[in-house]
Amino acid sequence: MVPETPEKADAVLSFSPVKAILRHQSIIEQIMGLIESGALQVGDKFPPERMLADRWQVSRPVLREAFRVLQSQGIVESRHGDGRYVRSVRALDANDLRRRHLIDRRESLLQIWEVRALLEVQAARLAAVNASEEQIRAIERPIILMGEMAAPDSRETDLNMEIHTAVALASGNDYLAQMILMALEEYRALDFKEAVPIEEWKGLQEEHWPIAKAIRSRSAERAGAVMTQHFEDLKRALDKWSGSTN
Amino acid sequence: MVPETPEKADAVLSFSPVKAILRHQSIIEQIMGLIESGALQVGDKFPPERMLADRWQVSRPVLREAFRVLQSQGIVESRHGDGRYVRSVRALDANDLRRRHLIDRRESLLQIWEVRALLEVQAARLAAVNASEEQIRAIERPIILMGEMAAPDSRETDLNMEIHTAVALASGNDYLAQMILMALEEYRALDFKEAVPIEEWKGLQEEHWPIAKAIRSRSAERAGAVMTQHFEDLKRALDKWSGSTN
DNA sequence: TCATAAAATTGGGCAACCCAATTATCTATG
DNA sequence: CATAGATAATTGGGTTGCCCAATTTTATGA
Repeated sequence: MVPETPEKADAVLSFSPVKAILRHQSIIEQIMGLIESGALQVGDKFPPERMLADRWQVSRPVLREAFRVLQSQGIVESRHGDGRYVRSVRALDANDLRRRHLIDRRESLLQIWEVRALLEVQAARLAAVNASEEQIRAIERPIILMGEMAAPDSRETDLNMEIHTAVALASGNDYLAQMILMALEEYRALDFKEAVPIEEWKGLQEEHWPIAKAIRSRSAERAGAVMTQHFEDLKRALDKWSGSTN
Repeated sequence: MVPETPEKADAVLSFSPVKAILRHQSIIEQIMGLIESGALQVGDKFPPERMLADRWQVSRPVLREAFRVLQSQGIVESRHGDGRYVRSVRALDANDLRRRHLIDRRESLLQIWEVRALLEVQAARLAAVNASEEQIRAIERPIILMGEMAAPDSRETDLNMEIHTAVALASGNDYLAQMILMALEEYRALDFKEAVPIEEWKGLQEEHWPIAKAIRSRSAERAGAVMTQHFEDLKRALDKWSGSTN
């Protein structure tokens, strides 16, 4: 049962990406843990970074990377010459969801699919009505790029995201768009592409053109219909996939 | 005109904190500028960090701090031994939404209404199929409490939230439920109740019973229909509201 | 007593170095 | 010649030691 080569193991078991946890990331989780547990309240001062670096056994640069991220999220504030303080306990909302998916990847994929289908079909309808010329081109651009790509590429995933994002943003409903961005982010985090066979993938990508065309022709009904079709085909592809549930 | 003390100057001019721009922050702005200007497209590879550090005259740690932040926002991806890539052109900042609400409260309310309607109608349908007996009771409980309340009470808002939350959780789709919780949270943050006249409010609350009944009777279709009705009536109430747009 | 100066503390930043993952190149073999 | 395997170059991840700059604390002296 021992595979002859690592590559073969990949193909057969399609095992999880593993990707080693980066130091700064685990520090971020440490700190968030302290905040969520209530050990750190709003306004509290952190110990000096040199002390934390020593206690957590990481270098100062790594610690600073972690604090920068937290700072950019508004959770921590740095005061030069003074110290670092807890500014807000409010977590990143979006990232909260992420952790739950680790249980059953396939189930998560289907759940997110359901939400995406709901939101994005509506976004397509709205985009047909509300999209500006520039927004329409933002939808078409990645579709063109995708078509120009000769061989399958890892960037295909990003382009696919880009298309759906552009449709969401063209809907004119900023809140809807943000929700879709969130769902897309989750979706990508699950490495969905692996769940779709290459043949299916190709066909799915070609379905993007009718969507763009329907939006350009300002037909809300058709835009909704083709987007619905797109998601149904995606569902079919996902259903075929009976890979490991993790 | 020279102030006697620095404090006085502060009080009178209340001048901005100035706070020198941090190196990593200006690097982030550089990169975002390149992306927004289109010089960097999705999928593009960044030059190696050593080269960028040299070109921009900053140390590697500073550059890495900048990339960490961008990474945490999903804008760039780092691949050990390979390089860094543009992953997405837009930031996903949950705090962005909240800021937007400050501009036009009425518009925000309508946008969130649209998303809620989509998600919650589906949740109602799913709940009719998937809800456990316990989950159904969790839906009915706050409805009963609401009916028993003699005078209008500040707790009404909480009970209303609880009802919708219970339906979301009974859907069986955890991700859908999480999204609904998020939308509800936003909704409440906008103090929506003020936007609904008292007479309308009373009628809206009474519509919760048919929803619960449809779910208990396991009729997905009816559950979806009454929830749709509920949201349409809510929309009507919101439309009547011509309060200040702020 | 209180303003002022010196010292200690703390975050911001730099340079040189090493490790680890990936990619590109070279080499030997069938 | 083609290609699998070894080797080198490239690139991000991470550490250490050092210095600077802003702030707070302590000490000093009129």
